[in-house]
Amino acid sequence: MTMDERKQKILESIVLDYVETAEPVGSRAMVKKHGLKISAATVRNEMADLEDMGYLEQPHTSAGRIPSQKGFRYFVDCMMESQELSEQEIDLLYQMAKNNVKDWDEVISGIAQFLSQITHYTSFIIMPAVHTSQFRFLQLVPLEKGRAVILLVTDTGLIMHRKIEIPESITPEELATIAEVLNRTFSAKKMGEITRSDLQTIRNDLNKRKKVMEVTLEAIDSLLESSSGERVVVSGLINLLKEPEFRDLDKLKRIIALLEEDVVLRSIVPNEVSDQVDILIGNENPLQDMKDLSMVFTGYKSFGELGKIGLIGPVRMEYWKATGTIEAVRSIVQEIIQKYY
Amino acid sequence: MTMDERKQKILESIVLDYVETAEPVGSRAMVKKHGLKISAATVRNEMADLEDMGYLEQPHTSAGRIPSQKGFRYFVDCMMESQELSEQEIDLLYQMAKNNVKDWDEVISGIAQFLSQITHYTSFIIMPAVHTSQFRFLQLVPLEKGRAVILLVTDTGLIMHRKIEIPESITPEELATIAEVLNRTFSAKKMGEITRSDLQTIRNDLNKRKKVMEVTLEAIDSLLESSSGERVVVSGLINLLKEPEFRDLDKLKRIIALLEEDVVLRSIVPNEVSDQVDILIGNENPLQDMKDLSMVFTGYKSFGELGKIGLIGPVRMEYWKATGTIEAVRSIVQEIIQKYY
DNA sequence: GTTAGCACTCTCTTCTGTTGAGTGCTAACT
DNA sequence: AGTTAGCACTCAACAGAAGAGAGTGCTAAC
Repeated sequence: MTMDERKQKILESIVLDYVETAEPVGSRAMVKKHGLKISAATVRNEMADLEDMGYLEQPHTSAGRIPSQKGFRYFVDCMMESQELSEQEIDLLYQMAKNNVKDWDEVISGIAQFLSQITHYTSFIIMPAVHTSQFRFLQLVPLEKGRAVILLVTDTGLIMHRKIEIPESITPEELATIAEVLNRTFSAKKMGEITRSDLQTIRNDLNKRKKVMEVTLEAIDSLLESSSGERVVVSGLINLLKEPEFRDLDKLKRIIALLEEDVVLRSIVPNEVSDQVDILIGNENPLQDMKDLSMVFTGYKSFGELGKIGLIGPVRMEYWKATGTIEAVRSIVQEIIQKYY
Repeated sequence: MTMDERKQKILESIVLDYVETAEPVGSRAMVKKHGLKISAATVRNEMADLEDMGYLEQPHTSAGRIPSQKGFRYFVDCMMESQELSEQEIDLLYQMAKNNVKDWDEVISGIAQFLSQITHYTSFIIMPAVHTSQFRFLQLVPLEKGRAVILLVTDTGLIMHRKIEIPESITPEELATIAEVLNRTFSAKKMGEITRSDLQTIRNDLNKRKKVMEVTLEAIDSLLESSSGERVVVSGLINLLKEPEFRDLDKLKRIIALLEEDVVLRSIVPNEVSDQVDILIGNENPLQDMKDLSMVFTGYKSFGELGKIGLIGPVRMEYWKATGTIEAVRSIVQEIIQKYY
């Protein structure tokens, strides 16, 4: 049995119908709706073939057919064309993204919201950790007496700051000296390689300006630690509730629990992501609880690290819309990073 | 008809039972469970009285009684004692909060998670905007050629930074001069009062170092703008799904839509919040869609502004636990702000 | 290879009867 | 006068039965 053009056409019609209605598609209704030139009986025969081949399945004997996950996979791989965003949507995205360039966190959550609003699916963005970037530069800026700010810059351009307390007697010049000593010591070390034992060594070596050193090292320590955290943003959970496949409260509960846990979401998305848009359908997901969900996602580069942007929806998903949207968002995110960070 | 001690005791028993089971409480079952010294018939009479007084209601004629919202209000006001966190819980909170002092955003989301995990309700934290704090200090730190960081400090101690591009020919000394000029100009102005027209004026006045000025003012402009945004964090939405009163998907959808929209949540919580723990029960909420929800919340001071921390759950809520937890969290948040920011 | 006809299957909805928890009322009791 | 036992009544929830409707698979004709 082979996949000829007519079978393809029928499979496509079923996928489109099912994505739209979430109901099994019957032969009769389908012929009518798509104005096919063949009779319902013929369609029934072809459907039986497609079922044998594994592309369709029947919820029960007397129902219509629905695409199997294999059927969706075939559709996605061989027949689907990614649908680009409309100009209006792109305009909206641009406007929104560039109006908020201020705070990276807000850009990201804005984009996540945009994604879920446009597609009506749940969106997620995983912002990468930065622990493998290289230390480049450190500056100590005096504030009022007894206070200073430590400013830490990595070679990927990430800037962090933190307030510290210092003895009141320290002069700005002394601060500068300390900063210089630290800069020479750390210079060109991988952030990830600056361990606490390094910090300990340095603590012991330098007795002069012990207090400032102490506080500064403490701050660096904590900044390094903090930089190792990935951030996860999820938006549009509500869209899941709308899908009829998640009427079952238990199923829904498990899924929302999954998506509320940053850790879980991080582990679900494959570590190696290209800048292609990838699709995971149902069971292709690593987690059993996600067998009714599909993911459409891609990677982006940020401060030399890999971030991930994606959509989560039912298997019965408008993949063509999802891939198009993700693609557009990826390139805009990339552009903003390039330009502003 | 007056509220005597026996009626109180009965009301209390009903509230406790109902909070636990979510089922209407019958006279017979109640007498048995609480080992009351009176008969079911007597309890029935008292219940009828309490219903007349508005503290109880009956879902239908042949069901038990449930506390009305007025009943809950009476319970909360007159009979309830706030239940303090256990030592373990406080330890956990301390440990968690202080391990993450690095990034304020992460502290906050950690605390939100703690809140929802401990109480099994949905928690929210509204971080205040900072646009009315006073400008105190500005510093320009040179990075590599052609780049600098602008460091902005407000008198409430808020520190912000931002990378800018500058002409390569600018020396560190010139940068310092520019910073000084700007510091003198802005000194002691309310951040909120530094309007764009101010910025425009200054732009025109100073022609020297036009380019740096330009870029710096741009950065300040954008930092000021960015500082006006409240941030909202919601955690533990999943806990809502667990409550039997939200089995109804439509109701649930509306509620989750509410809580996913930052704007809505911001508008729900009263603007004037004391450092007392406040409780809004069901209809006392401003929004119709929240008539089945209660909120327990309090305010905290951050950089001179008012933030809000709260819990959202069903009307049938363990208010005693909620108030205790919120109170504990409030004081820890306050402490961390005092100490580290 | 395609189509019409028809018996058959299975879910979904509606209806009906039954069960059981709980009430309100009355009359007796302390 | 307040408290209690007894009893008829109410109403939601559950289970089973019947009917409707959509869809299939198969057979025979085109």
